[in-house]
Amino acid sequence: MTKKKVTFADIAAYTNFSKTTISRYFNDPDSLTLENQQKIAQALVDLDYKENKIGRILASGKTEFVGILIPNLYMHFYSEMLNQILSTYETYGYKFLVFAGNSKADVERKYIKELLAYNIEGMIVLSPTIPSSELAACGIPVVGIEREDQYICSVNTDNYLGGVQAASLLKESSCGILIHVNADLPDTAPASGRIRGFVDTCEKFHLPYDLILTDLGNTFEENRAGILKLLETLEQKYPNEKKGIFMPNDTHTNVLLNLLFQKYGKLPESYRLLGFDNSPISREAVIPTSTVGQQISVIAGTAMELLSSMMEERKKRRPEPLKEPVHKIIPPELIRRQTTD
Amino acid sequence: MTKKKVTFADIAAYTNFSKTTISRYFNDPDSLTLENQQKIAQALVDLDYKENKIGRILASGKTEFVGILIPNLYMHFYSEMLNQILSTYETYGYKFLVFAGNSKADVERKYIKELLAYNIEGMIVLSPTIPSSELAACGIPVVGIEREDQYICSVNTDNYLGGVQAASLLKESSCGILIHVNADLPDTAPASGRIRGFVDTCEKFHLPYDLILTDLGNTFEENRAGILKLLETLEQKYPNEKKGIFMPNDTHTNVLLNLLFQKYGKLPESYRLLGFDNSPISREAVIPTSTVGQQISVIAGTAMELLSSMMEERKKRRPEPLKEPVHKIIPPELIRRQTTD
DNA sequence: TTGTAAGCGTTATCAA
DNA sequence: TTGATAACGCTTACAA
Repeated sequence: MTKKKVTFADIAAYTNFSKTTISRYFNDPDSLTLENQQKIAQALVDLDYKENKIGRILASGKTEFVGILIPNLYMHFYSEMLNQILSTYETYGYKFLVFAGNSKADVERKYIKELLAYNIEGMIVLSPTIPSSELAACGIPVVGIEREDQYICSVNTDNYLGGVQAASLLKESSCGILIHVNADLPDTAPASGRIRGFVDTCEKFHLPYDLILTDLGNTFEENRAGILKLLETLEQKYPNEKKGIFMPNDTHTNVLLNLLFQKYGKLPESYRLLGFDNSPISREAVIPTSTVGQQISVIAGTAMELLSSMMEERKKRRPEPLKEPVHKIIPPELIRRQTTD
Repeated sequence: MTKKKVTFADIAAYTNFSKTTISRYFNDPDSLTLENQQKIAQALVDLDYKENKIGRILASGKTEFVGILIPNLYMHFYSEMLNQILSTYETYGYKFLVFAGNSKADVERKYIKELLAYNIEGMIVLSPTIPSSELAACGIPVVGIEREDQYICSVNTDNYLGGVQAASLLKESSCGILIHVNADLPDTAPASGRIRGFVDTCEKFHLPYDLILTDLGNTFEENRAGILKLLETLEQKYPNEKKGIFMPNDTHTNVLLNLLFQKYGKLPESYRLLGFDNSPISREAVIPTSTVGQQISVIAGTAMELLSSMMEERKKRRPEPLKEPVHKIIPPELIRRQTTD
């Protein structure tokens, strides 16, 4: 039934080599004669040997584990990011231990402790909960994505440029008033750069603008209610202007678009809409919506490249860790569809 | 800099206990005197001990790892399922090693091999690629979700009931012709039950129906083109009937809805639509769409409950493995929104 | 209640 | 090119 597992000792006995030689067969085969390589290869088949990495980890200290801390998977940005991170296995060979954080600091601390207990070699953190100072103190390489990153390496979208692109496109669409809706983000949040880029561009070109920093709620229903109220406000405030609205993300943009459709049966000429993320909803909306797209696969690839280089450096005899955290910036991609000109 | 890690040996030396006693402090603290527990607790703080589970795994053989093989994360069903599976960590304590399969059999076999090399205790497989006979031969508990499951335990939505519910709702909406669009699924795919449930119900009530088994393509553009063609066909074939269309999923339902909106500016009375999954797009569509919802969190919870019981059974001195694979069925939830009466 | 000693399956260090 | 032996950090009999 539960036949014992075959180990190096069994192979050694079977082939009359030592365990060391068997180990070498796996780690540096060319140091064996071709003949002996074949002998061992045959023994592996005969005995049906199955690799066991736990012993190797214990002896070598290399787990090839990377921990991932992600807020949730129901937001497309996160699930697609995880998708892209996981797919780097083909390139780097690191395995991923994934925790979907629930945004409570003490729970996430417990997750991190658990990850460290498994000797993960590095960590990718998308969750904003734990301050980067604390993450940096874990003693392993950490890369943050779209979160506060003062004391850790990070990869972020060039949010400032995103704001610039948004304002520029709405300007091109000859809107009379440019409106940016967003949450009132702290300056440390990368996404706050969008607000600055948008405002700076409006001021540079002397475009009338309105910055609406408000919390649109956490559930779909709250979002809808908040955006409906927002729409009413805008109609009152700017009855005759062509309104160019840069929403905080594609989901919110879609809600607004649907409200306009319900009211007018179409997107009126007096409204131009622009979202953020290039998530599927922007394509699947009743009218495909323009959006400032995050290059998720580039971000994920860059994050793993950065993390991998740090992890490899650490394995060297005389590692030279980075003096300062590295922050990589990935440009967004402006995607023009049917809600702008 | 890289100060050596503190081990049981260090704590033992520091406290003048043996390593065994330290081990016992963690695994069976009550077997120590309260005084000695406190001594050790203090030493842990003094030395800043960090748990290392690799040694424990090697010695005990228990990794508390569960492997997950999932086709992708861009489909909401999968990402939400992963989300729900990950969240069972709080209940069962198992850690998850996740591979997003790319649907190539040899690549997925490599993933499985890698997972087994880490001594995972069990596996949850959502990917349809590897036949269940092969999965069953891995020698560890396996639970499949919405895939062929002849030789492994599984948890699936009651697809047959879903088909029944769909036909019944379209009947209630007094449609003249009931149409079900789906891929031409093999009988072994759980989703094929929907087709049978739909057809059986139509025949039971002598409702005119049309079963359209066709491949709508793999990209959004292909989907759109396929559904546009489908729509033209239906308009020709049933110009005067009220058409009740049960689509294979919410994404496709949304595409159809948008095409109708573009043509008629609204959902005409002569069309009733019904999707499958209850994914976010069904709520976020220009008109919230009715759908047969899968209870993802229930499925995930049931799968882990089943897997956990099998894994625990295996750790017993005299394990009694299941004689036959267990197949759990989770009822779908009919969600009536604005695209049906 | 505590300790001794032998593993668990590899890799690393020497030595041959 | 190969082997003997000692780690790696913990658990688990068995003894005391």
